[in-house]
Amino acid sequence: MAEYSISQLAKEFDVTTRTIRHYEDLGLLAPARRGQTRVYSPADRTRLRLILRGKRLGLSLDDSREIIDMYEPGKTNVDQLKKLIDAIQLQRSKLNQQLDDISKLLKDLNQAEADCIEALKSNGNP
Amino acid sequence: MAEYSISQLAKEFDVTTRTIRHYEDLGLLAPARRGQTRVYSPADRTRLRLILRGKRLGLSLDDSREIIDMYEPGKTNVDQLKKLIDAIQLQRSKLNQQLDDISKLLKDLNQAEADCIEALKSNGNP
DNA sequence: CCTTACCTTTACGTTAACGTAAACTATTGA
DNA sequence: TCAATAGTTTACGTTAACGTAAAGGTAAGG
Repeated sequence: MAEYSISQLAKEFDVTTRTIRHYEDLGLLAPARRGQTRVYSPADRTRLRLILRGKRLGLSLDDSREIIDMYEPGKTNVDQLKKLIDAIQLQRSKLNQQLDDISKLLKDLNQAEADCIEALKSNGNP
Repeated sequence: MAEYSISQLAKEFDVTTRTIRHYEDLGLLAPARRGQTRVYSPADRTRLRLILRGKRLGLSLDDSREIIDMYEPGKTNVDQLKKLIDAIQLQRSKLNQQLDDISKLLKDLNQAEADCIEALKSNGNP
C-alpha cells in the first residue's frame, strides 16, 4: 500500500484534516488528486512528518518549507546551491543554540526537582 | 551595579521594550518601581533570559512562566510540590523529544549539504 | 526655556496557525 | 432509497505575541 487519505494521515500524526489542508494552502504539501479527493504518497507523508518535527522545534511553517525544500535536488543553478549551503549552515547554528538551551534547561529542571524532593522530605512529616 | 533600565535590557537581549512590558503584563516579570519607572534587578534579568531561552525552544509564554515558577521555592504545599515534580518530568520528556528531533534534523541537514556540494562539483565546471 | 532622550499608559492593529461552521458532493451499506 | 460517512471549498473567527501610534510625564544639557 503506497497511499493515504487525509484522515488517515490526520489520525496517524494526531492533527486535524484542517491542519493538513492548511499546510497545502501554504505550499508545504501538494498531494495528488483522484477526482477531487486528495491522495497522499509516502513522500507526502514524509513531508508531513518533517513539518511536524519542525513545529516541535519551534520553526515557523515558512522555515519548515525552506528546510524541506533543501532536501530536494531540483536546484540546478550554482548560486542557488550556494545559497542553500548558507541556509543549511544557518539552520545548523540555530539547532546548536537549541541544543545548548536544552541542556541548560534540563540542568535547571534537575535542580528544581531536587529542590522539590528536598522540600517534600523536610515538609512531608513535620 | 545591580539594576537595569528597561531599554538596557532590551538592548542587551535584542528585544523591544514593548516586548518586555508585554511579559510583565502576562505576569512573567514584576520589576520594582522607582516612582513610575521600572527598575530591573539581576534576578529580573535572569528571568528575562529564561523567558527568551524558552522562546527559542518554541515554548509559549505560559509554559515559560510555569517553568520559571518551578525554580522558586515558595511552594510549601505538599500537593503543589508533587504537581511540580510531575510538570518537571513532563517538560523533561518534551525536551528529550526535542533532542531527538534536533539530532535527526542535523543528520538531514548534513546529508542535504553533502548533496549540494556534490551537485556543485558535477555542475560547477561542465 | 526648550529640545532631546527616556520613561509611562492606553488602545487599536497585525500575523501565524489554525478552529469552526456552512453548504455541497460522492460512496456505501441497511 | 436513504441515511451515514468521508471527502470538498469558502469564509469568517480566534489566540498568541507582540507592533505601532497616541498622548503624556520627567530629567539633563545647551
